[in-house]
Amino acid sequence: MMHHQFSIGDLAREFDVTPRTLRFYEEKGLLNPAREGQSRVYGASDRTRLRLILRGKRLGLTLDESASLIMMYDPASNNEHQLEALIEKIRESRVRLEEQLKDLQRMLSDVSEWEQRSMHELDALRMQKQIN
Amino acid sequence: MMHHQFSIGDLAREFDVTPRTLRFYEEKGLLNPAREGQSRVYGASDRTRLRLILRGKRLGLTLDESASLIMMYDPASNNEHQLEALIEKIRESRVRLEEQLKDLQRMLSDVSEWEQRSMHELDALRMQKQIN
DNA sequence: GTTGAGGTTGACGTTAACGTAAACGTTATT
DNA sequence: AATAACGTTTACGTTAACGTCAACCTCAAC
Repeated sequence: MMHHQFSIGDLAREFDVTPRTLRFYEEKGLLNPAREGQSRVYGASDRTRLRLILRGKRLGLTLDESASLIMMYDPASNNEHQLEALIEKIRESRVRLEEQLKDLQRMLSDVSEWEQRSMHELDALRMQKQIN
Repeated sequence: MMHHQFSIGDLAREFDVTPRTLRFYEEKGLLNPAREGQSRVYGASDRTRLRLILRGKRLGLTLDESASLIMMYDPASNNEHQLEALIEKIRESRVRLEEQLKDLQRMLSDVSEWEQRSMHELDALRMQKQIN
């Protein structure tokens, strides 16, 4: 049962952000750690949320976008209508992510192409040197 | 030979940005259209650059990051050493993009999992209704 | 008891990426 | 000649996502 509690500094070090960042995420409602006296105490779920947030950031999501993704991860939907709405939202996110996947693959193939071309140019340049 | 010239409004409409955005990109050195009198005249290469910039944005790159990617697309490297440096930079970009690809795939699989789970919950809820 | 390493709450500063508005010039249409 | 539709520069405003203080608490270590 140990190691499921983290101070703000612990989490900050682990994910390479500052404590300020974690407090800021809390202000925005993305995290809500418990309190032990004055101090914040983060649990496993906060840690998971944080990982999701930061992954979202690396993918170019805003914090608000990450927030709604997290709502999906954290169901709490009780009635049928809410659940249907949730599924619809999840689908929209999936569609967007798939679009982004295509963008990313295009960019990767472009970059690989540039790499190839540059390497060929380099070869040609070295050939020239051999000749002269 | 037609249609290789665009006004600022043309490009703005095509890519769904404002003229202000294009002027701003020019300030930052990401575009440099020709001039016809006072007015900017964009060519095919500007258009390609813009597409790269916006794709970069969707992937969460900053404009400066897009700028260096664009330098790679637009070689102009003459000597051997510069070319080697360019190739190295391209490789770094590729590595970063591959990291991002993994992030994206993880997130997509998470989201799909949430979708499945929610749909199962919905099924269960409807079963309940049948029984009652 | 004071020093240091952690934590806390304000509150103001900063950067990127534009938005917005003012004041103005061209060209074509009415 | 006046209005609209497009362009220009200059300059200040805005938002997100923190950074950076200041002023304070607290608890173990020296």
